[in-house]
Amino acid sequence: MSIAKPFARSACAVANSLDIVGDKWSLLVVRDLLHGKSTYGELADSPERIPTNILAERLKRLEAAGIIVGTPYQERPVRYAYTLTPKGKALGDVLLAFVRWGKRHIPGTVVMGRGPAGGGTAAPAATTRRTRTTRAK
Amino acid sequence: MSIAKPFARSACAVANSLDIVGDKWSLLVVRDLLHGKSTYGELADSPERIPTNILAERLKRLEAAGIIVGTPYQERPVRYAYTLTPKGKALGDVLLAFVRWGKRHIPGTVVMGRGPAGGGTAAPAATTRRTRTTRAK
DNA sequence: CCACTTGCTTGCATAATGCAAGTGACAGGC
DNA sequence: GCCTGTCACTTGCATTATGCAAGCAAGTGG
Repeated sequence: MSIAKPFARSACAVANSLDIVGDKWSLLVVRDLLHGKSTYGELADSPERIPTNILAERLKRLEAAGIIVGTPYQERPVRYAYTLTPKGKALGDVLLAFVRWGKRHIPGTVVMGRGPAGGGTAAPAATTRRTRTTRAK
Repeated sequence: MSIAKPFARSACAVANSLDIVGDKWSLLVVRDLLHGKSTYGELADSPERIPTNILAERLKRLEAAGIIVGTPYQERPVRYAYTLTPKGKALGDVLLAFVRWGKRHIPGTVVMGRGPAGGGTAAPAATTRRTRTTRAK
């Protein structure tokens, strides 16, 4: 029973991590989810303006990788609230490392919100969001 | 005093870090340089088998970003030994975060060589220098 | 009913990536 | 000196990913 070769490139933990989140958008989605966002619209409304087709594809990919789960919060037109699994929340440490490196070595960069910036993975909580508030933006 | 330099996407430290090393290969090159590799051939000989054109382009990009420097170690056909700047060495923390996440959440992954200090993960120190006799077809 | 919003899909144009082959400089064999 | 081989890259495309702009279904409010 020779084990198959499930690794695309090598058994290196870094290489396999990069095969999952090694692109320009995935970690930004994780960042936003850590900050308490959950719906497609909230994620699409980030300052980086992720293209909607890429957002949809990344959500599928991240869900297939076990990093997020989509829970329907509404039936008739089925809508999903995306939340991080423990595996996804653990990426907060990677985000934190990027934040520290970026802040130190890329002048002008800041931390958006106060998610993984404090020195530990802050729990977003605050699920008080309603489906769609009538309040304008 | 005018517009210094607008960020590609936002001022977020994570987004700007990803604009520099947010691909599948850059951090693997940094990993290998941290492990003591320095020449083009050593970097190309990694188990992930980075395509040579991508390696050449990443080296240029990383040098332009101030993450590595190429020092000529030979004149006649000028050859460069690539080493990490402090900015590049600081990416070791990001690598370490990826290693910890990958080892915990991607079954079967291991640490290649003695990774960025701090993990305390002993590993097969297979310092394979001169593996060019590899008759891998 | 109609305008408008949300949450995605679809169509292409434009990069980025990956494989293979090619190039220049040198080293060694004959 | 010529041929072969190696190292360090380049160059040519084929494949894939990314990005912009629409489009489209379901639902809400007027």
